[in-house]
Amino acid sequence: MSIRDEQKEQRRALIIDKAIELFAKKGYSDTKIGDIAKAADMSVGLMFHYFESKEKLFEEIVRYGANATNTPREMNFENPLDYFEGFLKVMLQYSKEHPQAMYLFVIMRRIQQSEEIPPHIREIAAGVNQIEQSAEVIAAGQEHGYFREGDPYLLAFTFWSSIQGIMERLASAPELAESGRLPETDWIIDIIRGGRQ
Amino acid sequence: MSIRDEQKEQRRALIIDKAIELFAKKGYSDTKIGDIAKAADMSVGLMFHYFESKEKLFEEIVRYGANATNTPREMNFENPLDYFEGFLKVMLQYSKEHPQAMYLFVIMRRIQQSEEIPPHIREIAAGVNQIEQSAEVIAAGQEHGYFREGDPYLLAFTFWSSIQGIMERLASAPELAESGRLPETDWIIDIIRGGRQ
DNA sequence: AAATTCATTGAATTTATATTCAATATTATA
DNA sequence: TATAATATTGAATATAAATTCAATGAATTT
Repeated sequence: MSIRDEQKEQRRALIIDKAIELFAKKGYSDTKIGDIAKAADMSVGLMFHYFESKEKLFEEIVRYGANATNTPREMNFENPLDYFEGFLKVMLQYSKEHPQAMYLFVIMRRIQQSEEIPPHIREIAAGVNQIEQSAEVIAAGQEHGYFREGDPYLLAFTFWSSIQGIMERLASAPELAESGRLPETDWIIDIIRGGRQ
Repeated sequence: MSIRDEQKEQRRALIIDKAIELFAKKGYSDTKIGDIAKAADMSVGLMFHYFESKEKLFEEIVRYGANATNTPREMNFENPLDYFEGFLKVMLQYSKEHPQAMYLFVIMRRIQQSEEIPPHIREIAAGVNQIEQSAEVIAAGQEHGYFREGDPYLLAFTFWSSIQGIMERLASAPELAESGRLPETDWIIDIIRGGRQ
């Protein structure tokens, strides 16, 4: 690959990197193309050399996020709680060292709620519907006493909404995550597990 | 009060009512003055007869919310968990019958995170800092075993962030709340209580 | 090294939205 | 009822942000 092509790749990657952070912190509408340009240290015009539009840039991020966030189809844990615990551990750990993962998570989950996002972008993210999937896992696991009693869908809803709230907060208050002061996974798992019996 | 003055009050109240819902559902920037006008069934121009600007309208809502959300200074519960439980019960109950309270809560909590909100508005909401306050309550209560072990600030942070996540979700998916399918307070309380021992 | 292609910028242009305004209708007061 | 004050609208204007563009500099190819 020529020097130019490498440069181009790097430049695009830089833009995407900065954009992910900004979109996560400020939301789609409040992130101005100029903000991203400034963060990536280039002129606004140049942004449009690399990306056709703000929307296309966002779409690319969502596409990327849809892969990254992808939940494994197969979940063969003896204890299904491990799935949730694993996810939480990774997410919290990453929020410290690789905030990108956290930012992506926030972006991906927000899309599903926001009516402002163009539908075709919403669809890209649609596969990542943790609530539906988790509800099934919970329903199955309840029979073996792994989860507390209660409407599985509501439990999943509560669990994921909580995590979203926490991650959004961490994303916009990075000093907490950076200092390593992070919630314990247990605290959050207890939402669906119920206290240790 | 003259008919006109009453009308004016009602009209303003209607605008505020619709605006609260929209601001909560879509956020400040994504809520266009035209959206509010349509919801309140009036022309855009008329909005400016009642409110000087979008920002002033928002400011009034925040002022109102700062009162409504006001946490009582005095909290004399034998069991400090009751404070959190009470709050949750009310909030969840209200989300069904008086979504306005839920919308306000969402708006108020969002302000503190969003850098787009003009500082002078942020200050109006600054008093409502549940995390700091709750951290103290938790710290004190831990000594009597009411709360689980752990950094009180982080526990408060986790608790309130979770609730925010849940409320944001409920606000944008009102069908859940309306159908009365709501999370149990216990599930959320367990974040700070730890499972029933 | 000349010609070509790509990167970059800053200044137009376009577009979306907030805000103002002149005109008209409605209600209140004399 | 006539006059004044307020409510309302739709059309202008202002503003902010996205997007395009012409010009210039840098790298690549011949």
